[in-house]
Amino acid sequence: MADYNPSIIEPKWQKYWEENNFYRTDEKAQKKFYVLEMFPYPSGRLHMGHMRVYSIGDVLARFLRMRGFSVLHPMGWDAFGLPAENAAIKNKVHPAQWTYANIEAMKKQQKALGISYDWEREVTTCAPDYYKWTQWLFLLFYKRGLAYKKKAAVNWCPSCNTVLANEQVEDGGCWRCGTEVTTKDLEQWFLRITDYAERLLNDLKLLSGWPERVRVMQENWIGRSEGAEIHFPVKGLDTKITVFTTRPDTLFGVTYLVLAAEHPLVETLVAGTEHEAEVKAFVEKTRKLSEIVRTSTETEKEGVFTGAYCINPASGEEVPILVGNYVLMGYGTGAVMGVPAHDQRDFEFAHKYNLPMRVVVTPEGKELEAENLSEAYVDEGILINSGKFNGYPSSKAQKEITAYLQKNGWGEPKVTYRLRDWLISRQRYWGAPIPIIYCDRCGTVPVPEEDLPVMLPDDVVLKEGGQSPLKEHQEFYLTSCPNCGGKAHRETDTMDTFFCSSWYYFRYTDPHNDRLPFSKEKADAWVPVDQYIGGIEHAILHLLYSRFFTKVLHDAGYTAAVEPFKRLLAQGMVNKDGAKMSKSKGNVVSPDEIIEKYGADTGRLFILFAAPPEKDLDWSDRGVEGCYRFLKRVWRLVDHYADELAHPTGQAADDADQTLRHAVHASLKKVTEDIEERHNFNTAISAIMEAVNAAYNYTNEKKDAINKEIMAEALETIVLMLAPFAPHLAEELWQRLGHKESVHLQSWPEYDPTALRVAEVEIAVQINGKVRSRLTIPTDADAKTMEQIALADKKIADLVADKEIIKVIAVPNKLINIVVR
RNA sequence: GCCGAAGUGGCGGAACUGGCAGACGCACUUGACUCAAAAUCAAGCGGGUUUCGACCUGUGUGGGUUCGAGUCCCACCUUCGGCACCA
Repeated sequence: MADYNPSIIEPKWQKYWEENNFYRTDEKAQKKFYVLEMFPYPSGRLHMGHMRVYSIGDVLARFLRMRGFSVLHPMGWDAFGLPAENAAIKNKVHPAQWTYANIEAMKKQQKALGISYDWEREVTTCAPDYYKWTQWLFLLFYKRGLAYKKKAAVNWCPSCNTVLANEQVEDGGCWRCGTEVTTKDLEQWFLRITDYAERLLNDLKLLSGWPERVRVMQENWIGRSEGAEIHFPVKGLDTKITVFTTRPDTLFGVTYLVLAAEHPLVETLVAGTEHEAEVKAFVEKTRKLSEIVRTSTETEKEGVFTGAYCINPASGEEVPILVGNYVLMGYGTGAVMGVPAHDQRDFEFAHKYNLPMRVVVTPEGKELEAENLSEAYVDEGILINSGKFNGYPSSKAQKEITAYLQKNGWGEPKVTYRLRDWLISRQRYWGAPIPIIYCDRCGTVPVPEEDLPVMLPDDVVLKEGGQSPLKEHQEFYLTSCPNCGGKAHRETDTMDTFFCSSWYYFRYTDPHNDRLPFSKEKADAWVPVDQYIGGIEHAILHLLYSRFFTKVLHDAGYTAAVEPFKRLLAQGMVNKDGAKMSKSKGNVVSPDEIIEKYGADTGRLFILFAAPPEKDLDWSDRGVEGCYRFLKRVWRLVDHYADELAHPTGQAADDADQTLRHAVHASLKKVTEDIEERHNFNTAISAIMEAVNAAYNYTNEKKDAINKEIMAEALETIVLMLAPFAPHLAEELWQRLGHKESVHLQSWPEYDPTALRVAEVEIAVQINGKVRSRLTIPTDADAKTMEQIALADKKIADLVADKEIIKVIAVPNKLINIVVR
């Protein structure tokens, strides 16, 4: 046969698999497994990160099929989004055209990689038959009171010309373009994800198949705090200020209150007073600060007195009310109680403005003087100066004070979250239109289900700067009210693309359903996804949103699942020369050039061999060469012996034969476990390499006198083990070994435990924990025997001759340690 | 500051439950084949000492537990990631 030439065999088998519908999902099977890689944004070309995630998913999918599972392994496109719109403006093509051309190009690349997708289930989020259901889901949220419109200070990216959700702001910049985010007051659509905060937090416990770091990140993001809300009546006004605190035990130490600049009461408090001008100026100044400056610990705490006082409900004391730049309207109640002795921020603030300080918690057995404190005492302790609560430890005081407040109507226990509601409106064109109509008479009216989809009009002119053309598209904008038939107009904002991608894994289970987004029966057969694979950058964003969607769909009775992804593999990045691949650094390697030069099988093998999947991987051209060499080595071996093996002779196995069988079955055991249990593909591949090395050693030893049965078994096992990793090469070699049926329709081989049994093992002999000798002894020798053999060894005998043996530890088949004095 | 992960040869990485550190691959060195090179095959390859039999040393640092520690415990250093004026 000819030399290994991937450019011929790879397209050949890809065509064969496609024509014979190899990877169509079998819905009737009993054993089901859903393998899913995060679907890509159709940016134009695949990069190495894509190649990595698809390679991981494909190994699992192919392996599990061989293990007898019916595997759902679909692919689709996260196809709405800003880059299409920007590219369209730049190149004067329609976003749809740009997007669909990219999808075609990337699909071609995925096929060239030999990934085993069921293409009949492909979904594209920008297609009307998909976004119809995205809109339907919005209406479901709306009906359940989970979608609402409100005016709020929101994150605005001046470069993308649109608002962003909190999750989409990284280090004060836009997650997409990095531009510094500013604040705008806008009326926007939100999803009430905060209603699900507690469940999103608690159910992380169910996700034992997720990496801990992702769970911890979500936990931090949700940011649960337990404490109390306390109401402070305002002196001279019939109103009160509510604060949130996690330390109700420090209530008697409150010497002032601080309001956020945006707090609705600020204006009322200062109206018509001598403080009005100063406070208003301060509020103006504070609101102008960017979010980054405002929330930075570096920014100096500033405040201004409002002239108003309120009453500490516990002590009856009057305390001044200030406005401060470090209090955030978006967290808690937008007002905090100032306890300078026990909170570091309050401590600094009180020092700056000469506010009084009172110690109310002391460390056990110690006294604290307010005047002598160099920093706040923030730990828990024993209460003093706290009326009837004196002598209580903090934890007890927290409960008792809260109960006391509650009894008197002055406060109540409260749990607060850092998580904010999800802002889903986007002021751009290339997204799913929000299915809402505004009627002059009826107000906000949801589009009736039968009118879906609200089609995104094609005939638009996109403008430089990115303002949405929908407002000016009369045919789209002007409509009639579904209620009263009167004059009305459509919502012109589109949905955050994360909305579209929060439910796509359900659609794959029933992609052509035209009555519902998916049927419960089909979804329940597959969801939760058994193995989800994707980048860590979605640790919060996509993964949190999808969890939220699944819970809402569950509550509405559309799915039995409470969590969307049972197991999650967060794959590492692909770097080169220690840095992220980027055009500016000139260190980009594309999947195309690898396929062209070495073939897809080599590329897949390298990317799985170079590092465990969850770790970052450094691309190495030399390493790729090594994998290519290995595949050629396998090719030559099979090619050389294939014909000969056709006529077995039935000869008895000798020692060398046994050694080869042992190596092959040991390899098979390890490969099976590494793929199945640990997802350590790098060590699985190294185990296959060991089997190949053993086969070469065998042929060197036996020359032409090989045992044909043993060799045939070895080569077939090697080819079967390679099938998930290098599917084209394995297919070709499988045929070469005389098989008619595809290697990908074979069962995964079972290792033979008897082949792993050997008569003798080498053990280490230690004296006081140091290896002094290695001995070959019968397998499974008991401790007594091991000791006898070890002591009979001349070297060991000499070393222990004049010593006293205190103890002997024998680990069967491993080592023996003789402790001497 | 808080939370989390990780530090092993020249490099990527193995060592799964405490049991022979460095599997497998890359790079390098040597030998075979060749007129020669490449390819291929074979062998060597942590550091140090060596009378060539072996000995000492070694998994970020310092302690500890244990017959035995890369693995467990304590303290620290470094790197990376997340959160951070969140009351």
